Amino acid sequence: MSQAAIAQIFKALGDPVRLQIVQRLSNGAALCMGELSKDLGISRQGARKQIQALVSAKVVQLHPAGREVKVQLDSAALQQGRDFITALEAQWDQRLLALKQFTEQ
Amino acid sequence: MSQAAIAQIFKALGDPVRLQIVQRLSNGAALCMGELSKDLGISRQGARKQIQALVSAKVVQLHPAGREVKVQLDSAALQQGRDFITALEAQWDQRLLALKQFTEQ
DNA sequence: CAAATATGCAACCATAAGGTTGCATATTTG
DNA sequence: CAAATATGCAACCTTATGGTTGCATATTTG
Repeated sequence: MSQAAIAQIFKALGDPVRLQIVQRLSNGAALCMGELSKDLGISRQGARKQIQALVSAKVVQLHPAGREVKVQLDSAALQQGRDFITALEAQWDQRLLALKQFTEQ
Repeated sequence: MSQAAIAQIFKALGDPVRLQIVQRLSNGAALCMGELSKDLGISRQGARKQIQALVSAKVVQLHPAGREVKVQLDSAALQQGRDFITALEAQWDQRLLALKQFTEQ
């Protein structure tokens, strides 16, 4: 996984509106664009742009169905983000441990 | 933890330069601004602005020491980010399970 | 003390982001 | 078929972002 791709995932999650969209998707049943765009405090077209940002970061996938378009969460992106943080934390803990051992000598 | 604060953490991680800074910090010993600003492909002042973004998101803390300023990772922010993703994944898995049970009837 | 070092701050610039409005287009449905 | 519904696309505006340069300031060090 490239650094840039990871950054894109985090960037996609780095906005309150998009975060709410992702949360709704993880919560309930499959939602279409229209449903998803409601109650975000912005226009449908504004919401569309945010959803597109999630698509570009591959956090979400679009599935056309008739005149609707279903929006589906891609949990792989979430996992990649989580894995990256986990790796950082592991390095950090290791560093703290080494520091502790050093000072205890 | 407010939605906005979480979004800010992800936003801070959502840039290749900042991601690299965080990685360096999790890796090695405590670094000062100057060290941290090297080899990022941008000027010192440019790097400074990125570090400031990390400070604002509380991903990193500054500790002045003489004429230097040490930059330290705040692992709490990482954990908050990871926890948020973990919660999303849990909801998602639960939803998938419910769907599976529904189709199996 | 003077020179070197580490940093800070402000102005500036180009581009990206977040949002809007208006209009076009495909698909249902009565 | 006509009306309603769900969506797409483009232009536009304002503000944020990522970066630069130039200069000021504090701390070491010879």
